[in-house]
Amino acid sequence: MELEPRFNFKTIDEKWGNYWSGDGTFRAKVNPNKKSFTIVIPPPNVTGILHMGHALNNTLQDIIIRYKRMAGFETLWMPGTDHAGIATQNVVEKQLAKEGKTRQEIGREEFTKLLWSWKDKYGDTIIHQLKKLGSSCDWDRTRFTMDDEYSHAVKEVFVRLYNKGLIYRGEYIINWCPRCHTALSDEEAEHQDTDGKLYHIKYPIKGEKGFIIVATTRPETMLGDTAVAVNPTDERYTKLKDKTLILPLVDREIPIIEDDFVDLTFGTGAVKVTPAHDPNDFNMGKRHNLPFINILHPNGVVNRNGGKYNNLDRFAARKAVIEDLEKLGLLVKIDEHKHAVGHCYRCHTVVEPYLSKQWFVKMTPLAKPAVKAVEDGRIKIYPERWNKVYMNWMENIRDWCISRQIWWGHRIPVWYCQNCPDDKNMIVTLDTPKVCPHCGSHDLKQEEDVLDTWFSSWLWPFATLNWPKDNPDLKYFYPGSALFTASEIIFFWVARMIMAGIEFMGDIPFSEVYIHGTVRDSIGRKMSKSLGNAIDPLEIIEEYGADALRFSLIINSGQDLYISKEKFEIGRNFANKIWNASRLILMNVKAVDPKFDLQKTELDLASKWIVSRMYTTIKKVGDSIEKFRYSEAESLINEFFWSEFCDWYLEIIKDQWDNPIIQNTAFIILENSLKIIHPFMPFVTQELWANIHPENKDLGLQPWSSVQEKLLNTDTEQKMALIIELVTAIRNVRAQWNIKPSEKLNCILAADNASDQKFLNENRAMIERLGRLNPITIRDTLTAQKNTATGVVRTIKFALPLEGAVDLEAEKRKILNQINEQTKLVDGITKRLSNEAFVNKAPAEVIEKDRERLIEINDKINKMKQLITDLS
RNA sequence: GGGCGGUUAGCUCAGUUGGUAGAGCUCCUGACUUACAUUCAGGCGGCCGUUGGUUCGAGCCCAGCACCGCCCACCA
Repeated sequence: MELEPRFNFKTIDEKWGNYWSGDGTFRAKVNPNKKSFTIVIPPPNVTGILHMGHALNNTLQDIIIRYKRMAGFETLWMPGTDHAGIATQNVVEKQLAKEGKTRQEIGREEFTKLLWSWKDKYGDTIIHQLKKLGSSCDWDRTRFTMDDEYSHAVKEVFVRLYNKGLIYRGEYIINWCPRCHTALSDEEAEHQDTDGKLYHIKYPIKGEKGFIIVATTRPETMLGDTAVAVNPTDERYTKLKDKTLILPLVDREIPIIEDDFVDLTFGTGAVKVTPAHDPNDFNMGKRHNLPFINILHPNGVVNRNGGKYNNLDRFAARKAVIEDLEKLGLLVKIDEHKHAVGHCYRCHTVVEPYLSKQWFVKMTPLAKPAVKAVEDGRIKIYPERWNKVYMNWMENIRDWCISRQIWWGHRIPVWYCQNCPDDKNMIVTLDTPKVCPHCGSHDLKQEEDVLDTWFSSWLWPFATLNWPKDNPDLKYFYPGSALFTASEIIFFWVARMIMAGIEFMGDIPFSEVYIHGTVRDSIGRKMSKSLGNAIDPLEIIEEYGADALRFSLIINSGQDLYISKEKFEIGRNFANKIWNASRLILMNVKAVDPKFDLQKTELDLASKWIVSRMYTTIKKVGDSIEKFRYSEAESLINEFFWSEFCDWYLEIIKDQWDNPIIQNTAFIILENSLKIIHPFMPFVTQELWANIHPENKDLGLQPWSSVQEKLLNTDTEQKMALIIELVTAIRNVRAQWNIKPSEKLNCILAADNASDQKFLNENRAMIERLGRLNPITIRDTLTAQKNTATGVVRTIKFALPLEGAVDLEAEKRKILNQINEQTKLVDGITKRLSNEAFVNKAPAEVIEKDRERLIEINDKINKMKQLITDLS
């Protein structure tokens, strides 16, 4: 079939994208004859739209899954999406707001219906986009974290943990998002350093003229103060110990308490205590039996407890409080103060430490075995430095707040009997109970809260395989092999999956974790919609092709990636190169001999060389992929295919296409190249493969090339390197002398020994072709001739007749420069060799190498000096 | 306040047991050599952040410092 002169990625991306997503090529089946290799996709949010981070993450997974599939594993790449509670609810709420409605107005049931219909309509968007990338998932298995089976697993886990005493409910200070109206876990509150203010406020002493000055960053919380704390050792306050203070603005009498927590050196050493709005104050409140006064509505507006500030938003209240204090002369000063402020990870609103009744998971018992799994190497994290991050978090783990006051998510499987007393009314069960087991009442009410989305995500590696049902898939594909994710997700997801896997499956969920970099723009900023610096991967696929997107992302994926549009040209160009090299070969290979065997055929130097290079590359690429060194793998492929195969080998054989050995060799190199490139650039390679092998067209199901050790040949590689060096030197001279490619030059090559002469003779055709030379003359010495320039390449000398237009002076200057440089090298080596310490202590082979080099360079210098004489 | 990572060519980065500093892009020169101008050939360009130490020898190992960037942390 005739190929177009350019790789037309548009039609080909579409053709194979459809093929792969439609026919189940990558269906994973239990196969006792094969080892399994499983990756679970980090499920993107149903609200998600493919961004560069996804593109990178999924390309990395696809490369290894395709590689392993070809390497003979039964591979499962489990796809799916995450219901993303808060994020999705926010999206649908916004939509509702456009119609002027709120979710409260339409009610929970209606709103949930709306959420589902939204999910049904848009939830597949990102799945389609992942297919465009070429992701070879088992699409038939696509899961959603709110599928019935999955929900069952979530409930099962909740009940099990509850029965084990690892889930409890209680009133604590949690991170509250006043915009999303829900509790957040500690991980979901993102702390950002903020330039804030530190307000110093006078609290008058009851019945006296004196006062205590407290410092705070959130003055509005004083409305809920129930004490002022000082350190017991603080002499400044000893005599005030038993006094009472009058809380300004509220006129509440509050005690002065003593607590070790207070830092004498910070502020004034006196701390206002707001037990309902600060975690530390909460603890102090517990210790000292203080009242807990909640001053905020869930939406961050001051409630009735705030007296005259009732109905003011928290920030408006702050302003008002400060103004009023100022009027009263109670505001001492305002200092600039940098501190970390928590923000909601979904809507970036400043979170409020808020006292409320929530559900928690006790984490320490779960963390212990998870720490051990990494400690003893059952789970390896790449790059290794993330180990510490993981360990540090695990060892300081805090209980996990899992309840959310939203409607989109797994409803907590807890019912409250309306007849039983509050401390005995709880029913925790998988199935909706009809009657209260304690009193028989039918008046039961389900817990309103839903679970944190991550409380379902942490089950992903086994819940997607229909756990808790015992089934062959679960047995065969669990535990998984590798996990790919970004560093932000280590705590949210990776660590928790490890804990859940060990707890519920009794085994780690995966043995290798690869943490990849963040995609940034060309000046290092994170790509984000709000900054407007995001590059849309779909746009890149349109403009450069999916293969280009994948290739360019990976080649830059050593650490964080700095991406600009131009970078995708590299990938596009490489895809086009593959296309055209194939085109050349397919045009010239008339007959492929199925019995042709490289091992049994006598090959010319160049062919032996390229075959050896190919197997070396195959070996190295495999090693690199196994070690997650993807960009290295791509560089190896690029070097081999483009530089060695296209630029050298295909040029060398250009006039030998009528030789069947050459045809077959080139064809084999092409086939193997397509195979090793395929995991990286599946589309172009698949299309070409289907051209070559229409009867067996699925390249992704072909076996990975096996390395034929016998065909690895260092001697050949060295010899060819010599030819390359010689030809490069000749080209160099040509370029300097400004000789047109069409013009053939005469060339005299001199070698002072028989074996080198033989070597040159055997390969003269290649040298002549590559150097664009007339038939070369081979002599045993190079006689100095007028009008003859000589250069030196190792032991082989070459000479070219000068043409009239050559700038002799410039040529001489250049050679003199070279002599200069080489002389410096010689000086360096000579100095080292005359250093007694070096000669005595350095290994013999290092010294020997130096000596050889010295001779070699001196030889070169002499030849160049001769050349100067010749040029004169 | 702790921890981690980075600092190598103008830019982005390799440099895997310490033993001649590499690649891609950019730039310059030349070429439409019938697979590819999304190409080919050639070239310019580095006291490897800084100071000290270990060593015959340091981009690589050790210590300090300086910037840059992340992450974690309940000093109001």
